[in-house]
Amino acid sequence: MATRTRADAVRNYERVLAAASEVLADKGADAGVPEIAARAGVGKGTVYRCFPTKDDLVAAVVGERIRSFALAAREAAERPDAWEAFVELLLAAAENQAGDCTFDAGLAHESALKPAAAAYDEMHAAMDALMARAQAQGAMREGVTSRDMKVLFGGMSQMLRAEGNRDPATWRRYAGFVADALRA
Amino acid sequence: MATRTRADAVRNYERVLAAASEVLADKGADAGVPEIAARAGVGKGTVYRCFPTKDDLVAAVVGERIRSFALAAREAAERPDAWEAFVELLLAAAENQAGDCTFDAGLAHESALKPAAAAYDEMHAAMDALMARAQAQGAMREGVTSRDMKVLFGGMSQMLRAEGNRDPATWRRYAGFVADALRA
Amino acid sequence: MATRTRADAVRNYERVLAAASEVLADKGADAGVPEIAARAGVGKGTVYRCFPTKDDLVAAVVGERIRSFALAAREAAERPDAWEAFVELLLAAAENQAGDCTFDAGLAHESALKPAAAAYDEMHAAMDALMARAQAQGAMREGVTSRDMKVLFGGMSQMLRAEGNRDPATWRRYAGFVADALRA
Amino acid sequence: MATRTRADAVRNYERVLAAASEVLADKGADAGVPEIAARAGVGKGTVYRCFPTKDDLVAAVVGERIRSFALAAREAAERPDAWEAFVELLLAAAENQAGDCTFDAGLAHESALKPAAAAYDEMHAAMDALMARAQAQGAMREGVTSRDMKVLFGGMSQMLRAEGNRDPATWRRYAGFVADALRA
DNA sequence: TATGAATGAGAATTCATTCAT
DNA sequence: CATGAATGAATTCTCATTCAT
Repeated sequence: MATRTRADAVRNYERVLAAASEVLADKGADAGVPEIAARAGVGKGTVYRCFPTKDDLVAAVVGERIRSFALAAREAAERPDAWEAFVELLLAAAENQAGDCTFDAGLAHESALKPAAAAYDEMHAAMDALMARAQAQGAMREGVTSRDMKVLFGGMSQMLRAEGNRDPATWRRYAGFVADALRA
Repeated sequence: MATRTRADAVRNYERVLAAASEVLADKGADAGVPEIAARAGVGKGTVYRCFPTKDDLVAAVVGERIRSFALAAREAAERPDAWEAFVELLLAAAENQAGDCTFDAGLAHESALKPAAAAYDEMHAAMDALMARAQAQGAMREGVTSRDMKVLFGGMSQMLRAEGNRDPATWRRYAGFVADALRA
Repeated sequence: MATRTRADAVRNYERVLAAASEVLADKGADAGVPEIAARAGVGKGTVYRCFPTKDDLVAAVVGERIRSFALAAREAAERPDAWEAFVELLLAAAENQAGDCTFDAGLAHESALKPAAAAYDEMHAAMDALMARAQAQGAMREGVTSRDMKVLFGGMSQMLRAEGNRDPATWRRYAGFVADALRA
Repeated sequence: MATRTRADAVRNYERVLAAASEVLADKGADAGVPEIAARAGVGKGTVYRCFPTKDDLVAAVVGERIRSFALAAREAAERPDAWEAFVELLLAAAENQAGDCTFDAGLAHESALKPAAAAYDEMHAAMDALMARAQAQGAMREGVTSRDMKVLFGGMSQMLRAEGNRDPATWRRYAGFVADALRA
């Protein structure tokens, strides 16, 4: 019985998370809890059972995105040509971000990012490893770190999204700018 | 006679504007009218007398910032070495923007930007003139426009602000990155 | 299961409606939502859960009154002596309206009447049928319609209410005047 | 000097009264003090100097209308054929009321009527005299008084106005109904 | 004294969060 | 446990009235 109950709980948790993921991607931080609950097909109460606070929910969604990016960064870090891997990572990220407001939601609920700190550090570590190799290979300028990436690339993402630009071509163009700024 | 009475009104108008400027810079668009009124030392009603709508208030504050930047851009456009002028403009802007959420407030109340459209266009025109000259002088890469600036620089600003980073040195560093991205 | 939960909701819905009914009857359209909520013993939010808008609430209350009168009119229309039925309908209405400002509230929120349009038309149809029969029977003057009733009787109601007159005897007296104005 | 000052004060008083008269006639009780002040070409403060309260202002306007009607009633009371005079008075009043919201404003600010009590009594006295004569002449039914007139005729006025009906023909039609109700 | 700027209570409405069912 | 009804603080904005100039 305990097992069965838990299975339900887990399923609900994931439904809520998935719904929140979609809704936050679509509408950003403006999305209300009721809408997420509706999309998940559960009551508001269930959302609050899974995530004590709206911030916690946002944190979970943002954390998932961060983890997914951290994974991509780790994979990139293993490729022989670090600069190429870096640029492709950038382009892929640009494509993913186009039309996805999750990041904005995360910024709007700043405090929401703290719980995702672990994934966050992981991502930065992978990125820094990749960037260090690109620098060692002489392709990336010295002195830049993953934190700079976050500011440059993340900022660009926000602006494009604020302008409602969802055309991947535009996103790639800007990813190119950022890459150029970091080239050796 | 009107003059005497007006002295107070003008002072209050400016108080309100200044208070709104500070509060919006501090908290962005989340700031409520009551807080602005309190900071200005006036009643809510006075704020609404000066600015019929919250949007109008935001527009006034954002418009002021835009006008001030447009002025700086026009001045920069007249200097002989366009690239140098461009970079210095960037650095100055970075210094001004550090820790100022006004821009975010403007984005949140998008409609608030319409009344400042003239200043906005002026700013872009001055920037484009400056950038065209820098390109003609061979210092800036071809194909970039003031709109690209907005995305790169504006985005960077938002990120730094979101992180609560108010250290001008950091801001200058990023302005340098942006400059590098646009160098020929 | 839904049933159990709903029991409360329905009770509150009815409480709100009843409270609004009383308050609007007492004070007319000046009544505020907070007062209605207080009288119902619920929070403001609950009122808005039941009725998305104040107009919707007013519409519901007014609509109920109209429906109830439409019903009485339909019943009257079936009695053999149309004139007698008409006069009694008038007297009954006078009794009901004494001291009830709901009608005024309806006029103040004109738009609130649209949702009750069906009941409204029904009421007029029933009244016109009744009046046509009274005219055919030679008891009512030709040329008057239910719309004339509204002006004469409705207006009289408003005046008496404005004067705070809640004595049913007085109301009956005026209903008599109106009847006399329409007698053949 | 005192004289001159007083002259100004009187002129302002009258301007304000005239402006209020127009504005209340147009918009009824919804009219705000600022609009009245603007129409009078004075500041709000002056309005409040002349009339300590909005209610007082409404009272003055309504009182004026009442006095004017009282005068007409007194004149009517002197005509030989009282019934004819009564009916003509009714028709004239109907014509005057078409499209004039002053009365509604008066009812909305009920308390505003108290200060006009004297004029009010005067009007009722004149009307009662007229009606008593019409009754003595056998043309008007016994038992009706000027107060009944107020309810029947005033109510009809309100209804027609609430419906936005400004066609004098309609007004005359209803005045006819009222007359018929009171005929012997 | 006239002016209109300032005031602030109050209205409608929204939404994250709690809790009875 | 899940549900969604209830809550009430907060937000934007209006307007009669007061008061400094």
